Amino acid sequence: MARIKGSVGSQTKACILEKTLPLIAQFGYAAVSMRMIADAVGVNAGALYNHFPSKQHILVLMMSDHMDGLLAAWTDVDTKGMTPAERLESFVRFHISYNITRADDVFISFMELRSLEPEGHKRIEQKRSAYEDVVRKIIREGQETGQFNVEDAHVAAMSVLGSLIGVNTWYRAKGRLSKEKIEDYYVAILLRSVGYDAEGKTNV
Amino acid sequence: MARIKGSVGSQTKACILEKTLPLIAQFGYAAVSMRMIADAVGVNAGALYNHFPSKQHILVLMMSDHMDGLLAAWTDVDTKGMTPAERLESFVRFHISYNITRADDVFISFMELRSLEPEGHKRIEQKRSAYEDVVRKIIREGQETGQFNVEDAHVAAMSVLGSLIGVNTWYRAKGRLSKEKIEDYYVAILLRSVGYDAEGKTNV
DNA sequence: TTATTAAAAGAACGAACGTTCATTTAATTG
DNA sequence: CAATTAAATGAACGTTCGTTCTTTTAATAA
Repeated sequence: MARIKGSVGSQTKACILEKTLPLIAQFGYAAVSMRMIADAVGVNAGALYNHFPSKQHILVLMMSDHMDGLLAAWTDVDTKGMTPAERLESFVRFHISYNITRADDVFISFMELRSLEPEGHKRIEQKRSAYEDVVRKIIREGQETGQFNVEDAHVAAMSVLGSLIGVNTWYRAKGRLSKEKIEDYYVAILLRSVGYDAEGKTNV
Repeated sequence: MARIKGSVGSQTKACILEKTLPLIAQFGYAAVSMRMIADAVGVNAGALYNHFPSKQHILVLMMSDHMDGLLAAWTDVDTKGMTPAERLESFVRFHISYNITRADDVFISFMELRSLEPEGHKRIEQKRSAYEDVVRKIIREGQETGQFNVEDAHVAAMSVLGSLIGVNTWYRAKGRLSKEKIEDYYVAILLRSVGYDAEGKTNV
């Protein structure tokens, strides 16, 4: 056979990314073959090369799209005029909300860095670092205003991020806790962790 | 050729585990071939099967050994008579100390769960869960004695563990911070995160 | 309406995969 | 010291890998 009726290139390309995502999340990049991807898309393996020059390009675009989406979504959150504590609360809620519905993307962006060839790795690492900067900056602000009481802003930021990233490893949509409760708990835990006193006893 | 002079089975088996560890940590289980392992050991690929019935068995034993070592090492830490806060501090220092020198094991135990076939997966998952229990129990104790002030012990435990596991992703032996400083900072951050008041203003 | 381009199929490429096997030799046992 | 076992080699097994190529057909442009 040949080109099937109704097929549109841009749609197939999007479909490849969409179907590849859960496969790599489950089995890992190296363990997912182009034939597995092709089967999931409903296409022959060779046809994938009409849309991507290589398997590696699929991974890079997938991870790049995710990080771009993540950063753009955070940029859309309006935190103007907020105190560092309010801003950190916004960030915690944002991160959990955004990532909890994109477990596969998050997992891959974390796990498959090592599967990236040098140029792709550099590109993704920059975006990742930009995201870490968000938290570092919030904590530094809190340090400067005295609202937070923290030994080291970098360590505190990595602790906050580690804690948040971990949510995806145990969250289940039908679990004991709703997304809202989890957000509330993490806001409380992480604000405490940076030495913010919610009752305003010691800090303004 | 054939058996080389001086070769001892148990030594080769240990060597296989040792050399495979960094390979899987770097490239992932699926991306590491038996020939790569054999090369690292300095042996022919076929010879690996004198010591392991399959590639999968190498992974399972590696992860199993690591988790057993981790649990046994924690068991050796004496926390008798400690308050929950002291016990959590012990745990934080233990976890960082133990894992920071075993970055590859930790990474693999976290990342390659998905590469395990069902029976192996179950075995490792149990050990992993036992480790999580350690933190949950400490936090529950702190809740009961009132030394900690936490909304949900399970969420708090996962937050603590996520935060700690993250250390391995950014710690560098020659980095800005010594292991001791990092331990100190994490103790402070994580005790605060569970609502422990170090100055004893509100809690005993 | 014809020519061109885009998107698919499906066969084929050499390379690499996990594993098996016959064989050889060192170490161990009786 | 002879027999057995353990530990290695290196070739080979059938599969599957990422990728390429030719061919076919649908969509689009001239």
